[in-house]
Amino acid sequence: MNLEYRLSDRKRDILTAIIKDYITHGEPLGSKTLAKRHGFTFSPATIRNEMAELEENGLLYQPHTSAGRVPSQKGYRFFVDYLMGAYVPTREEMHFMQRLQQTSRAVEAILSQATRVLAEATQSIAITETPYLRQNPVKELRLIPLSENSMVLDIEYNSGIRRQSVVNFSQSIYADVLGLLTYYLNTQLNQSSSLVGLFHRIATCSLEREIQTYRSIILEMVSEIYAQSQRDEKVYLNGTSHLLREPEFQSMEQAFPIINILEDERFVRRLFDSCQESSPQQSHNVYCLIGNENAYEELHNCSFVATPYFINTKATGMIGVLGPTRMDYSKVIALLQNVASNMTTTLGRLFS
Amino acid sequence: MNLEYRLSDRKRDILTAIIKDYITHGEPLGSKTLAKRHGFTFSPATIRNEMAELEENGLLYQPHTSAGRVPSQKGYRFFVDYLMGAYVPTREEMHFMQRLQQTSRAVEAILSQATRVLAEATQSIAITETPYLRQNPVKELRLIPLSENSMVLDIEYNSGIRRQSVVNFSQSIYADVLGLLTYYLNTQLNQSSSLVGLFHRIATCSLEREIQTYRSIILEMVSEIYAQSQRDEKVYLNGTSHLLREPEFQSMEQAFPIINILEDERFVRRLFDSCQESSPQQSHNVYCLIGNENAYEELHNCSFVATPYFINTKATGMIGVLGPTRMDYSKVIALLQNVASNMTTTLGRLFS
DNA sequence: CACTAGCACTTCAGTGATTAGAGTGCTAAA
DNA sequence: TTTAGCACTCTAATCACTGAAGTGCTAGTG
Repeated sequence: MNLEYRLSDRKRDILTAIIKDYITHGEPLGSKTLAKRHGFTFSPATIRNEMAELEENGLLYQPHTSAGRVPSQKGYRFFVDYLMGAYVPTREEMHFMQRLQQTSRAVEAILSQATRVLAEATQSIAITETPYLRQNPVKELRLIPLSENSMVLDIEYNSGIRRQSVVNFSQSIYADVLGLLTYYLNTQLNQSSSLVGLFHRIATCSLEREIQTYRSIILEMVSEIYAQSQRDEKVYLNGTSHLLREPEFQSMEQAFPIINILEDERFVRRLFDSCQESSPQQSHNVYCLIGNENAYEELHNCSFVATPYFINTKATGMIGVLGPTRMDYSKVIALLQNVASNMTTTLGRLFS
Repeated sequence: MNLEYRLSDRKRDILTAIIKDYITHGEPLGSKTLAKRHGFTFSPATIRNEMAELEENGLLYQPHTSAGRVPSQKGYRFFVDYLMGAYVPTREEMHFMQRLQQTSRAVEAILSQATRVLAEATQSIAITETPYLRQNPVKELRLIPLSENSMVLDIEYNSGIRRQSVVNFSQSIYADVLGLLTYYLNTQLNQSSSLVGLFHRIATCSLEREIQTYRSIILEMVSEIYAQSQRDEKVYLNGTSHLLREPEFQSMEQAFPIINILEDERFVRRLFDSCQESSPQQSHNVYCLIGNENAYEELHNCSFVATPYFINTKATGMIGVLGPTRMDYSKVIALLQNVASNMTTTLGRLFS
């Protein structure tokens, strides 16, 4: 039987009060304080009894006898799933987040700005990953001759993103051959849809007769395409200092592992990946890893909330917030969604 | 009269001993400890007298009466200028730093890898700035038609770096007009040498008659070039966690301002700028800001050592190390120079 | 029967007081 | 000029003590 139905209204009120107070004050809550602060119709003694039962259910715990109660990880999860209400951003917050729409026309600038805005608004760490280009479906690929042994490679993704790079060949090549290759690569792309797919296809399948002569050039080209898209994969991170202001990270022992692990970009990417493996929050596509629901020991008292952003209705990357487990979930989720949808709008306008 | 000539050999020995010991142990040095550790031919009492005089000269100070001596900022400066010897990297360090040469063919990858290697080798924060493209002299600019209202813009810098981007026009344009514009822009570039110069020229000077019709297109193009090069300006930073391991940054009060300020990329760029305003160390082009010689209150107990790296003998950007004032200067400088020269080699090979 | 007032008990965080250790400056002697 | 000796200083660590906040349990009340 689900806990949701087993808890009396009073228990839910008390649990909600404890979690909300703990989120804002960061200190264990005692029965007396709670009673005074919320003007409950029942006495501290009653609260004590209820709290004892909530603790039996695993929703609260005491750091030590004679301390107040603190929400457990399960408590936060219950709160996020059933108790917390929707947060409505204030006028100032809305206004602040609008800034995003005024930025320049470059994808990089938009992602970086979104990350900064989100970090500032939530007073936590914000992280954005660039579109995962290698798996993005490609719309068209163009090879434009530049000199006799170099060309411009122009890739246009379905999402509208477009990247160019110059490829140099070890041998000279005629324009009509480039035309042939362009046609060939585009048909191959249609069947493999993404660069990862194309890469595998070319590397494993045997080439058709008319193309075989150009095998080495094709390989050169494809590996250049692949390298190029890999080079563009990046992660924007902002707001580390906000996390360090929280009382739970005042000691280096707590703060160090986090700063340490966040220095590794590959790790951050994996955080997004692991996030997608969990099931998203019912509330609109938001993934929420509470405490050690994420796989990393170093982040066991952090939570990570993330959501995808889109370019022309195609999911391309994710943006998220990393904060203490004791974060204001409803607020963070609301602001995150707002920034993500702002991004989607701004990016969409860019590629329309 | 310069201090260098006023100090007796014995004083120099004692000062050197104190600074070296302090660098490795991080604790104030007393006369007795010093005598025991270095087997001096004179007694602790003599050391005490000498230390008192060194303190009068402002080279040492006591955190409090009854504590040992600690090098002052002036002390470090004297040490770096006159006392420290050259450091010879160990075989392991050399080997470790060789890794750099095995990286991929992308500038980004090389800079990022160099930063990581340097941070690891020095156990401090390493910072690298990308080439300051807007001020880099341009060798040639090519406009390659793509469709009737878009083109590929290909910029080749003197250093060998080359960047492409697609520019869309609001109106359609003929291939022969592009040819004319290519010619025009390249002659303008010859006279202004860098993109910053070109940008100013175009914006302020009146255009020649034959070109005037295309004024709006030229402006569009130039601002796109400018935006593109600005977009590529970046800073790589690695090794924050190393700094946090040092005893002087164990408390959040010390660590916070540093982490906070390093989050701002513009600040880091300015650090490189301010560094170049100081005069370089006699020893091969290394700039060294000790303690609050840098302009930032937040870094008053850090030092910053930096050196330029080159592509084909042209200075393009800088790489540096940020560590506690109590850093092993000779070692850091040696490793920094080594990594920088490795970069120069690797980058040179890339653009030969 | 559910609730609450009262009380004994627990734990932590902060406050002095005390002490050991490391270092200094000064003086007098070698 | 150098050094041994000594009185003095300051810090950091330890310990005992106290007050605040909180709990669980019991007995009484509507």
